[in-house]
Amino acid sequence: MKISELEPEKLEQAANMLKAIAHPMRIAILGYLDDGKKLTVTEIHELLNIEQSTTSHHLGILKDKGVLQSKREGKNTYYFLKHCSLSNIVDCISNCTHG
Amino acid sequence: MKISELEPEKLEQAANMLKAIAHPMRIAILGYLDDGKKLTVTEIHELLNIEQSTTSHHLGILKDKGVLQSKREGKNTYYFLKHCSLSNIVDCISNCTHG
DNA sequence: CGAATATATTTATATATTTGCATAGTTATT
DNA sequence: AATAACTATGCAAATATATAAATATATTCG
Repeated sequence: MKISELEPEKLEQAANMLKAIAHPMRIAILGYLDDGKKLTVTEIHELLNIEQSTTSHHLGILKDKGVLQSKREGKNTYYFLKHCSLSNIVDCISNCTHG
Repeated sequence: MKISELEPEKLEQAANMLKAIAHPMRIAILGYLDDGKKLTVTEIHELLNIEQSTTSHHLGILKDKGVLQSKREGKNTYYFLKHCSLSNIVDCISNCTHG
């Protein structure tokens, strides 16, 4: 019962991170960002076939909630996982999904 | 990149499971239900100090999305994890949380 | 500087979630 | 059958989230 030191702030932050992840497109984004991979906004928007602004929006949410980090290099902004272990969440949920 | 066979249905279901978990009270509930523990609605509503009906709502959401299972025994309904590995998600998110 | 490329923000509308209260359904006991 | 204990459901108001379109900001290069 690790998290259940039940400090409300920690629960709140954990919920916010999970809420950030809990979206089909954002799960797909995390799927592409395993193994320390770094991708640009354009690469992601082309991979997912969604609008650039929508992609940026999703990435912004993931970054804001501490799931992703970004690093600008010239015109591009590369996004990548803040904690590698976050891939486990996608793996785990994927295993628990019967599809 | 396990989940990114990117079948939309699977992404959708994964998102729904995560969305179910992504709430402070529901994370706390999962925190109490590690190690195959089974708790009743009343036990949970007393542990969390929230309304009985609110508790039942949260449990219903978790059950509906495939995170929990329930089993009635007399007057009580016991709730417990459907897949033990789901505790990993709470552990993981808890580790990634600086608090 | 001006044009082109890449990314971010804003805005508005539609949709979904949370919560408590009241109520109703279930089961055990007397 | 009546009561008590436990759980579930329907409703409504407040709040939060999603989506797309338009616009704005940054960076590079000629």
